[in-house]
Amino acid sequence: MGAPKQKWTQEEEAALKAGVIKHGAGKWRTILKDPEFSGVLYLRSNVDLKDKWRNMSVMANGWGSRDKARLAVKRVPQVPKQDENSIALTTVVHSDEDIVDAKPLVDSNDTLKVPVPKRSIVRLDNLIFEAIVNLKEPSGSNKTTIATYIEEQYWAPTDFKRLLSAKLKYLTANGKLIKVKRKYRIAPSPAFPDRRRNPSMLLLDGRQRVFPKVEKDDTHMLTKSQIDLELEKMRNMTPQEAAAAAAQAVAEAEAAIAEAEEAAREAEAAEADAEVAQAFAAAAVKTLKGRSNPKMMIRA
DNA sequence: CTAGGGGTAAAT
DNA sequence: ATTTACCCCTAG
Repeated sequence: MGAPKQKWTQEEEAALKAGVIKHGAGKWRTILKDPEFSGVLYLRSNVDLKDKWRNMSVMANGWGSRDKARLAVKRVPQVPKQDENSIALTTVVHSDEDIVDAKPLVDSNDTLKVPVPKRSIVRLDNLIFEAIVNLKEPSGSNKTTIATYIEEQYWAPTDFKRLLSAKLKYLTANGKLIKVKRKYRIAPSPAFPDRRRNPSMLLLDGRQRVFPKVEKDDTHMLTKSQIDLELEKMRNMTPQEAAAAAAQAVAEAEAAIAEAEEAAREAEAAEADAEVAQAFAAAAVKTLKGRSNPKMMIRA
């Protein structure tokens, strides 16, 4: 009757995931209040978040529509509650029939030892937006500034700038960013015009999202959720295991990036893959740093 | 408030 | 038919 149905946008999903990584699953209200995400999730309620997370989890896990097919085999045998969950995760990006209970679980994490990354983020897109937002430059920020910001806040691969350039170009072409004389600024709200309960906000623009071709992400979505799963696994790994996984991720990211470079001209698919891999690697490294920062053995 | 079990109905 | 955004209700 009243609510037509508001599909979750990528931004919202990203914010939710980031929120879960930052505050933990279950802290819906906290995530909602976090200024970091409130901007994107202000139309959602804590219950919405919970339900959405449930849907996402169910999907990510397996394919049993939505049964209770979740208590399946959570194989992470031996060693009950010791720190050593020897998950045999050797390769990072692939694996289909995967374990990992869908429920991202309540991280029995940090709390005591390490504060843990205060914000490991996931996607270059988000990093870019975050940089622009936090830099708060009235007329936008230029590539160098953005790059510097990201490099300071996170870890960046050697060819980061190249990727960044491609990404900026791509986002600009898609109307997500507006470029004005070498400076980039975030395009006017890519979504949400009005909805049922709209707090105090003047509606100054509808969703003028009129890109010719919307998202090209189809195949990459899968990879994307895999990142989340892997990330969740990593949270429960020992520093050694995580380090190995992270190194692996870094290596893969570099490989993917190299590919992207080759086809850099108009690469789209390769670039996307590189982005995904890079994103995971970045998050991985971030996670590690939050821990005890064992010396990484990243091969240059 | 959160976890979950259920359910409805709109999109696809 | 499935998916999936939302709702409702109950027990902690």
